[in-house]
Amino acid sequence: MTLPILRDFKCSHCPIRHRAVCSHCDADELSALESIKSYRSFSAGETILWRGEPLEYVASLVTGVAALSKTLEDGRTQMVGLLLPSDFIGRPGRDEIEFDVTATTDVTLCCFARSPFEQLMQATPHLTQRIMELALDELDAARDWMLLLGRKTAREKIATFIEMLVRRAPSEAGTNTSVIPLSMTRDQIANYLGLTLETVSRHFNALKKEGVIEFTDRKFVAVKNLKALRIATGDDTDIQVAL
Amino acid sequence: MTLPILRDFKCSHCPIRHRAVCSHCDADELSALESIKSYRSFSAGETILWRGEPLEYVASLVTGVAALSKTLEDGRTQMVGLLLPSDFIGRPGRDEIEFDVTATTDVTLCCFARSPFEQLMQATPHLTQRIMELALDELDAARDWMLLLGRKTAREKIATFIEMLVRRAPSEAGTNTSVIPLSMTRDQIANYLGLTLETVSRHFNALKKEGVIEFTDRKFVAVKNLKALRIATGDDTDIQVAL
DNA sequence: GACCAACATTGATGTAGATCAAATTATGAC
DNA sequence: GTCATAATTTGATCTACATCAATGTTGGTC
Repeated sequence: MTLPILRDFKCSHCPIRHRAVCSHCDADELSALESIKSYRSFSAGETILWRGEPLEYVASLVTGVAALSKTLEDGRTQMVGLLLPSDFIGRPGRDEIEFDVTATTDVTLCCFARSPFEQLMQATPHLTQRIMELALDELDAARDWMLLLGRKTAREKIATFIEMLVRRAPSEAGTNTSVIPLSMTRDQIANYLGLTLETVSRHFNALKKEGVIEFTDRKFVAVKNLKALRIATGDDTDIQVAL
Repeated sequence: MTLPILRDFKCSHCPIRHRAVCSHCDADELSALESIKSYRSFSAGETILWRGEPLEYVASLVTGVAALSKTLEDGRTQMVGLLLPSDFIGRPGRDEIEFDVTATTDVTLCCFARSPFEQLMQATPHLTQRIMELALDELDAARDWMLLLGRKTAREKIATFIEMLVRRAPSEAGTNTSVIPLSMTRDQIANYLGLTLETVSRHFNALKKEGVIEFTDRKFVAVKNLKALRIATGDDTDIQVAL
């Protein structure tokens, strides 16, 4: 009954395995996807989708980083999601989305036209189930972030952010020290964490002074002490292990 | 392709229509649900599900209010969801959940044993699609709440909370003034909004002084000026109308 | 209706992080 | 390389909300 979390559809030309696709689907079903796909590129800063805009595609992020964000009347904004390679964009069955999607770095998408994709979903229930699983994953992530936004201190937010990058970044297992691209400005990080860019800068440097992290460039963090970083997140240790 | 948001499965004995159920399913499929259901009751304050506990049921909330919440190592907690009648509890395809579910008031659940429910999902793709839609709805709600937690002032949080109650409470349409049960203590509201109970109390009374709301009892709000309340939420007016 | 235990209000004070304001350091175009 | 612009750091100050501390209210029980 329980589908494992799979990343095992490797379509031709894409260097990633699309998370949306179900391993239970047979070859014919998967090749149906090949025939409806196309690629689109966006450069850093470009808006991929505006809130309320009609959705013509669902897509998989192939390279780069993109952000989902929401804005208040007076311009305050909050990032509500971060898309890394293999993440799925789009809402089958919805005509529009409730947030903006922006390219944080240069981005390539592998797009599937919505209506054939939805027809394929009708025909292959496993695919629908897979998308449901992805939505539930995202929901769990969103709820973790609600805890962060509502209750964590600035220091805990920063530590959690870096710990998340370590966890999600494609990296060689076993290494205690990892160098990770931030791919975001201090301002964008602040938007993600519900802080200001000054506070982000101050706490980055505090963690650096303590020897927990190090900056090679301003764009890359090296985690020197993963255990200290995890303690600084404020999360239950059990969760840390589980993740 | 797009299924409308439906609330139209009325199973016998339940005074609500279960949101999980799809209107495209035929009578046989729906009666299969009848045969696997059972009822469970919880009194206010009881924990319905602990984080990490194995999930034996999926359920629909029939009466009362329940809360989803997450806790940090040192005890700080954040509510990450509020369940009102007709809301769905459970994660088909998951063995456990990442948060606690607690009865805020006395609660009745209509439970469906997980494994037959999941078998039914396999057999009736529409049901899977419906659950996916619910997950996407919850995801949208979670993201709205992320904006609230990350960027709104205490006043805006309180106004948004009351506005949400107005929107979600079953009420006669057209009335400009509505009396709504809070069903939560100041402390629980504070947990939902990422505030302290004192701040909740102060801003409730500020809005009261301004004539925007009124308290009959401490447990019921009457909205006297819905327009002023909506302005106080800080949201884009477009969204307000759309909701 | 008197008592008790939750719950809520109100006030005084403290503080984390926002805001304002330079100074410093990258980055990229020519 | 040099300049211009954007991003970042650092410092000084301010403020919304938290925290601490009473006091007041409500509702249930006997």
